Amino acid sequence: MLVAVTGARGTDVTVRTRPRRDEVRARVLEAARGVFAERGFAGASTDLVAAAAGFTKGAVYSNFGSKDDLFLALMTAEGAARVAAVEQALAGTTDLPGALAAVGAQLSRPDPAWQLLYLEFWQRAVRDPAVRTAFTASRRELRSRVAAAVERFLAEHPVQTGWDAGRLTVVILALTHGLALESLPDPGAVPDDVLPRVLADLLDAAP
Amino acid sequence: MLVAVTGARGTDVTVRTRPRRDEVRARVLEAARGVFAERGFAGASTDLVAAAAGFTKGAVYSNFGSKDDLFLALMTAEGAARVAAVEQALAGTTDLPGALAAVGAQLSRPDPAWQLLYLEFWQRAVRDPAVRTAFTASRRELRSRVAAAVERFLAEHPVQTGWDAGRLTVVILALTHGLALESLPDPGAVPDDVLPRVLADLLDAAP
DNA sequence: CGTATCGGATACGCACCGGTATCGAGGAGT
DNA sequence: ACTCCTCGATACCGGTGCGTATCCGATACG
Repeated sequence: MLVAVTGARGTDVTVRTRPRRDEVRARVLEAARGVFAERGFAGASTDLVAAAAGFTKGAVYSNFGSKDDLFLALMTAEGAARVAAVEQALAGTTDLPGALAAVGAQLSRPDPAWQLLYLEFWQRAVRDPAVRTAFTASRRELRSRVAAAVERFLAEHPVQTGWDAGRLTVVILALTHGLALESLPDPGAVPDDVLPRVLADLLDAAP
Repeated sequence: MLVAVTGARGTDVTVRTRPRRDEVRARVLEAARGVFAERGFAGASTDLVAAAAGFTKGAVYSNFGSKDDLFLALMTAEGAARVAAVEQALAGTTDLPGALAAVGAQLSRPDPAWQLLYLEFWQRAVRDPAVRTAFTASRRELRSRVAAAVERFLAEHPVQTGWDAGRLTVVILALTHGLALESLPDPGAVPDDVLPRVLADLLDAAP
């Protein structure tokens, strides 16, 4: 935070004692991610979020209109990140079961904190109509993207299955979440071959 | 709340102006159920719970040591109620798919408020070790009871399936929760033939 | 009928939180 | 170099929440 270096000339490298605005916003969002996940929305204070980001409340209210605003911004950011992650996971696979498993892994594995966060989003979506619209919109986009990819797979590599892309997507999404919910507070409750076996059964079954 | 009737004699029927202690406790628990589901643990106040039960905070703290105590008591009570409900649903069916569907329906359909409550339990279980032990214990009991019933079904009515009772139980539990999570904030996101079709596929598939 | 006890009501202390008004340091433009 | 303006820091306010000390009416008992 100290030391100013006068660049050689022209548009030099200005070392700023004060972080750029975008950077402050990003750091606050990142901190909010952790604090909301750890304490829940009501249990987290803006003071705590600010402190975790290395600022004070003033910085938060300078970048976000309210606590709800901050929450909403965090939710949309996380939603976009999720969509991107899933999209990338899908790009790396060529077979349908692999793709579904990749989606599942991407949605549940990477980060326990994210499960907490997601449920926080979910709860507020159920309780608050304003949050709900944003939540369902992001959720629908995720579903439709995955469904489109599944559709492609089904067209390219015909599998013996009575499932359409939409339903298959819903099942994999729901199952992934459900399994994560079961295993997170009680690791070992879910044998790790469950998900692939269900997928195998779904894709081999006749209509 | 009024009128005292002196019974005929001996151990008579004493009509009390003040509700019995057990009744107060039950009413507070019932009120806590609704308030916690509606507002979340942190968002619910003991004053609000007490008011919803028709009492004041004094009654709550006279029957429960703390807000956490109240929450724990509610969680164990709800857990027991769930186990009982599932057990009863299982008793009414004779075929395996029907049994699994009954369990699923029992866990997801009856009461949206319960989904909120359950996730509240879950979150606190992940965050608080003390809550976690109680939560996982109750959860394991539910799983083992369902698994035992499934085991019975598998023995009595042999089905063509590569699934054992334990895994099948985990799948049905997880899928049920996951589907409820998907559909509650966005009704219509889940076609209602999804659950039975998955079950059909699981029970027809060969190992 | 008198008395001890139980238990919910009331009032309060203390802490915390969301949001705002204000301040002042540091960057940008001239 | 001087000035304006941006934006995070600080101090503060109103409101609320948990937990507790105390009160008092009702109940049980002798």
